[in-house]
Amino acid sequence: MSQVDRIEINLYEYFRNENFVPGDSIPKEVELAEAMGVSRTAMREALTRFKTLGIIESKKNRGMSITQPDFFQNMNRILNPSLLTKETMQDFFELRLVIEMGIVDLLFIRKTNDDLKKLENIIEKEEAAKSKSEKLKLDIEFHSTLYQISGNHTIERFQKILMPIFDYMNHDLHIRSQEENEDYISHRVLLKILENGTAEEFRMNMHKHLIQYFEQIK
Amino acid sequence: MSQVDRIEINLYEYFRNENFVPGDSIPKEVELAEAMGVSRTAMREALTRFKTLGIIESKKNRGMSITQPDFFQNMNRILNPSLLTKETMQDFFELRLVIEMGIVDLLFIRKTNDDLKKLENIIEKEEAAKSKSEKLKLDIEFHSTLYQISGNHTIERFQKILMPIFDYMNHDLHIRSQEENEDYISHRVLLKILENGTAEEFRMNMHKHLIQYFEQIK
DNA sequence: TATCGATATATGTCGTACATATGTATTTGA
DNA sequence: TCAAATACATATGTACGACATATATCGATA
Repeated sequence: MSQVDRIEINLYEYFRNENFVPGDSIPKEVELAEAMGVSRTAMREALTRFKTLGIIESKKNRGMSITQPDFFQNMNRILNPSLLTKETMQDFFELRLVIEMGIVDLLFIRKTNDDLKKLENIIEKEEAAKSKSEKLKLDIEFHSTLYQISGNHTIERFQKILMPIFDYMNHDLHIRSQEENEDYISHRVLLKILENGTAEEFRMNMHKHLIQYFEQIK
Repeated sequence: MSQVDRIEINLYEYFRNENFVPGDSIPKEVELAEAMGVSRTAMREALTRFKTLGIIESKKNRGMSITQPDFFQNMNRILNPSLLTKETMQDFFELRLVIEMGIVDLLFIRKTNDDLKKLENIIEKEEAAKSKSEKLKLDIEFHSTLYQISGNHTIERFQKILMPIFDYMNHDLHIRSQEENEDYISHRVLLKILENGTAEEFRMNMHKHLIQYFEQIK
């Protein structure tokens, strides 16, 4: 274990014991370094780790302060498809489906009339859309809106970050067109159920709507 | 934008262009620094960021190499309840419910006889358990096993990390005992459905099983 | 030939100096 | 008197040079 590792642990302990909340400012580098009897260099490296994790932030002269860490910001930095194994990619692919099926209860708890109108609006554009790319764009917008309606910002951001992966994996899939698909469930049907149906109905039909993706899972 | 920020971006570009895969070794610090015309100090700080994110790793003399980043490892370092806002905590609380409802399809795709036996085993212990703490432990084990059965390692790890949060929030909840709860769905019922029922049934009953948590959501 | 030891090497740690941005105090001018 | 411009102090950011330390490689010795 290196010096910096020890410093990191000590700092972490220190932050917890002091009961810092986001916004609180912390002692300056030299003070921390002296207090722990280490060089400013080593202390800075430990601090850099915390900065990278989003636990602290520093401004040129104002010193450093505790911040609310943001997982998904980091996730963005590391979710480079070329660096992920195929298995992890597949996992995230499935996770998207899991979330999409799982948020249904939240939708029924939190839906508002405005939300329904918004979906209606998207569907209308979708039905009028000519080009394939435009349809795809509106398809994504529909599902993104569902995440919004869930009212869970964390999940919403999560989905935004997972999107590129889903996109990336889509290239390998042969997606049947609506015409080829006997019992295709359209967005309009989903909206009707969200308006007048139950969560159970919605889940069943969402599953059918996503059936082509589920078929990929073995 | 600071010098180090620029270096980070450049490095990121460089890594991508070189098509590195985990295990590949990268040039040494001084070479990278010279190549970009910056000091070793600044380069090291940028490298520290990547090390923190788990994109590269360094060994004392062997130099540095690309590694498979591990998002959840970082998450562990960050998930300090005292540093999270109440809203984010609530979000994660909900996310757990979302995943639990969403993995049902994976369960039905991937369940094996061994899995069912394992669940049966847990339930038997649970029914024989006397103390409250032991029951709680087995309750957690039951649900953890479901995550295992989902066959999705990413989700499984995700759940393990979210557990402390869920635990933490549980303290604030008044959980009705089974006796107080009219139509409580037991683990045994869930297992029966997993054995002989359908995914839809399972979801409906899982929702009832978790009803007390869903009632917390507004 | 096998084992031990010297050496070279790349990261880790240290100290110092200076750059830069920013908040605060001071001076200047109307 | 007050506002604007200026100077100053301060904390982080960047740079350089030196040494510590772990480890791989090669060479010497028994």
